[in-house]
Amino acid sequence: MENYYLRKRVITTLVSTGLLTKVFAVQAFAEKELELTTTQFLVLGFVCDNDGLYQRQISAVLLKDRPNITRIINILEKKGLVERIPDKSNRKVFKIHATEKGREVHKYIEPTMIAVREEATKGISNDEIEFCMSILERIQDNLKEKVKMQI
Amino acid sequence: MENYYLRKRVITTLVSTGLLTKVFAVQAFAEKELELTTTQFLVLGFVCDNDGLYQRQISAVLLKDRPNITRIINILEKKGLVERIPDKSNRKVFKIHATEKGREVHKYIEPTMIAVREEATKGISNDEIEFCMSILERIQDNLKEKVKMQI
DNA sequence: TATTGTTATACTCTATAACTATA
DNA sequence: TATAGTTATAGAGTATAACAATA
Repeated sequence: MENYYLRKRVITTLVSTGLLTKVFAVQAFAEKELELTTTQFLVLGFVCDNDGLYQRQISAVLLKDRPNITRIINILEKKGLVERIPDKSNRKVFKIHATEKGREVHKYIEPTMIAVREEATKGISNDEIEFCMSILERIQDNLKEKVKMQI
Repeated sequence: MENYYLRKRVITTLVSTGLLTKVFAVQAFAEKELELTTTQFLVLGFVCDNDGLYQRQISAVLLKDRPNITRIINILEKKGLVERIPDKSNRKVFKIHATEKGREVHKYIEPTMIAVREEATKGISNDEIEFCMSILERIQDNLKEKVKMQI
């Protein structure tokens, strides 16, 4: 049977823990004087791991709408971290490509993010993490199809 | 032994699930033409549940810094949903109080939030929810002391 | 006509510093 | 001097609508 208060608490806890983790990362970034916001780092990291994606794909996975992705890619491009490569087979779209500098900056920042993650999950076993993640993924599955944005 | 990739994935999943849940709530609010942002609703809800708190206390729990809480309370006050009550024993501070209208608006919006939470946790048992929440709380405990803001 | 990306606009949120008033 | 709250400012993110170009 469903438990109203439990579900209220878990969603509240989920949102606040996500926020807390983000704030903690922002402050770790500030301490190290890293020149990217966490959002920009998120996009850069995703592009580094998945070279040549269309903006639309980045948009869908990272849950930023099209104008937002345009803006963030502009910032990263201005900083010389990514490039828009025209797609030969479809002149309407671009493939987003991490530059050498982009990969270096990402590599330079990564240890800070690793420290953030280790701090956040300190004292929690792999099994516990894995179980928690599986529940979070089910929550994502429940919502993913239902969220509409300008993608 | 720690697993680097697992910890990367769980933090990514945590932040993105929190974001997704928030976006879903925002859209549910928009559909119903509710006149509050989710952040404003969060603050209003917290004030309704905990009448007479100082701004500083709201600030600490909701992880918004002082200027931010000032701004949000201003918005809620302008909408007639909360009041600043001067504290008799300390003329420097205010107790934040939900007005009758504030409680009504909160009550009116609550079913939408309940639907959001039910949708998000559909098909997940109470035990699973509880376990997941306990892990999230441990992550919070790991980070809470380390986050500094203008509070 | 539908899709991808851009532009414009307006608002909310965030972060920091500096200020006021009180303790 | 420290604390609670406010003000000012700048920038980042979000949401929507409308537009251009291409498929």
